[in-house]
Amino acid sequence: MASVTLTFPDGAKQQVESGTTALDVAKGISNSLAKAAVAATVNGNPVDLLAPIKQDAKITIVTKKDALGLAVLRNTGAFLLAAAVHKSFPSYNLGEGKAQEDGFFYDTDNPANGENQIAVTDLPALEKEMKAAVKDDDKIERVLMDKEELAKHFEDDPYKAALVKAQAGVQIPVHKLGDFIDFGYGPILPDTKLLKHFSLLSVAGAYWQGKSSNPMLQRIYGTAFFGADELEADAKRRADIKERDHRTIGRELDLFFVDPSVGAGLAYWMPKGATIRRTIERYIIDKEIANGYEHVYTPILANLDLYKQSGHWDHYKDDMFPPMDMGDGEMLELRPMNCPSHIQIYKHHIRSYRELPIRIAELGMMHRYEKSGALSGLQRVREMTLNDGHTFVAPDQIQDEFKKILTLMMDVYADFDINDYSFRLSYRDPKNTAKYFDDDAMWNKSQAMLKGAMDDLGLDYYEAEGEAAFYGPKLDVQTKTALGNDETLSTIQLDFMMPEKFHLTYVGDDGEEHRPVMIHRGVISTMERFIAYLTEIYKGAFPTWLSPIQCEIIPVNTDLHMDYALEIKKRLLKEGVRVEVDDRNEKMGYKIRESQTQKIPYTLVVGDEEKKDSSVSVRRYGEDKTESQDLEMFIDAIVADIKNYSRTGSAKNSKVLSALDKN
RNA sequence: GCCGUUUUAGCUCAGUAGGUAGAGCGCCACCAUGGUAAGGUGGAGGUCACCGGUUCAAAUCCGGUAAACGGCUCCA
Repeated sequence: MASVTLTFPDGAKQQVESGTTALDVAKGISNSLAKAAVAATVNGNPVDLLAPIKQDAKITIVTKKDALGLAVLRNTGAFLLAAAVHKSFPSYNLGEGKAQEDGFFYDTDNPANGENQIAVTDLPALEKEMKAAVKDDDKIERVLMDKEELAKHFEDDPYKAALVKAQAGVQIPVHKLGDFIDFGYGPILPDTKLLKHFSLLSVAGAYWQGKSSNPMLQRIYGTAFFGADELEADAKRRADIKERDHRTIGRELDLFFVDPSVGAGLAYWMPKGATIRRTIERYIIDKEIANGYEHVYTPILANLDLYKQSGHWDHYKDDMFPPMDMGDGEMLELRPMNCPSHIQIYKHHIRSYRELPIRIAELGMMHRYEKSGALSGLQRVREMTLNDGHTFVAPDQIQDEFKKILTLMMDVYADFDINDYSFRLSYRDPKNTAKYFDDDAMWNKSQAMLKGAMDDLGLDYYEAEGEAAFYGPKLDVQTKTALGNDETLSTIQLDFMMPEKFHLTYVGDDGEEHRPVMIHRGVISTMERFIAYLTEIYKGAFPTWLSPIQCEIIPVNTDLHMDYALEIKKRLLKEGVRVEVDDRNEKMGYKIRESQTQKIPYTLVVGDEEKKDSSVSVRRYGEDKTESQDLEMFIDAIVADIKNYSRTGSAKNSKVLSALDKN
């Protein structure tokens, strides 16, 4: 037999017989490594432990501790799930399944028309089936099958048949468990016994191969870990997510609601939610004005022609409210976006190069007819108010303006203590250019420009094709919601198209007309989405400046201490503090409990002692201890707290801000 | 929009061999005047999402509609 040379991560080399498996190699190194091994990478490609190695290669043994190790475990989970479905529902078709970020999934379909699909109620039985295999430590074989033979095996399953067809090569590695055969995962464990700690979580629809024109399969979700404690921690994390959900907190704290009988996706802001929103609106307007923006108000209704000219109608017709036919030939449209409005503001005067950059901003209300299935609390609504701004610059000002906008964003993030985000450069999809404004040179130039600006600043980012706006590429700042979904918090978009479409000009120093460039930017997204996001990151415990009620005063005795409580209230109101006195005829403990469950930052208890020496007994939200403080000192402290926004200092010292500083 | 599940009091939820509804919290009243997370008693509050069908009789069975939830697709 021929031999091959393996190179290990430390550079050491070893000659082995061709066809040796990674498991053999691991055994050759040490017993403990062989025990911990779950897969290998050969020349960087993940492979099964039992895959024969037939050429010289760099090899790494993947163990339980590696991130890839967890994926291997979860691939095995998906495989075992498929086997269980096959056993319990032999007539069902199977789609694809594999590990994903926080677990695994498998797609199934009952081909019988109108019959039941797999539902959550089936999960316990499937789980039991899987556990039986694990308990017996059933072995998963890896064998090579002829493509033809495999195609024959799956001839009754249209999805699997399509997957076989898509496979390259004549011999295809498949995994076998008893008479169940499947393929197309990454590496899978040879022994099922490692899959001790898993659970099946939910069932949901998913389009076959992610295309909405394809039939819909039932996707079963599950998760798996190597350790019981990790699985438990994961369950805890999922419970915590529910507690953070802005819809739950929104109801508990009486912030907002949606009344389906009045309209899905149309939010009502209750006084407390409105207070948070108003505080943020005032903040961002002041901040933008301080950064050179001019705030405007523009109509939420406009002649449909405006959106035809901008291209929005063409691209988003289906997601816009139908136009209102006014009967005299005029069609009015609820605006889905503010850019055309701000273009009107720009066009209203002849502009000189001396004015540039011109920065127009607005908290612009807009309406989008979001698909019913997409609506979700405040995160996805049909009427929203966007923190929108457009800056009009000369081409040579782009770089500088980009940096200014990024600096503004990071300043704002520091004030809200937002730390967990990443930068995404969103390019057009090179395989589907028809979706976009047709000008290859423009795309190449502007995408390179964005990337160049980020590189100059030395900032980390990732690139995503197909995420651009139809008119240009963008820098998106991505965050995660409590549920773990990606969400764009801020965005900077380069636009060479709209100025063209609307014939925007400015007069240069040469006296000639020139075309400006438009930069669309949003710092704190929509009021709806931003407040949903803040609710989740703060878990409803809003920092004092945002808290609807900042201070709750509880008199020990409603008769004896009410006058003192009211006196304190008056003092605090004078300082602009949102304060309330709980004058209900209830016991102290009851009121304190409510003040805590309502997450009010400061609770003051006042009785004989406090009244006597002009002090207050202060209890901060979430703390058990109380502190007696001089009234004047307390007022100074709460006022200072409010002035500090949400800053803890961590975001203020961010890498990004210091990079921006240096440049 | 698609697949699945769900919809009973303001909130969280009970309520199946079909016989016109319950609990806790909250709300209101009275009693208790209390020192750091729920004091006591009583009361009000529901066309059981909506529309239609089966039945002597429907919260309960069937069909449709709407909305919410979990995803998928989409997200200017």
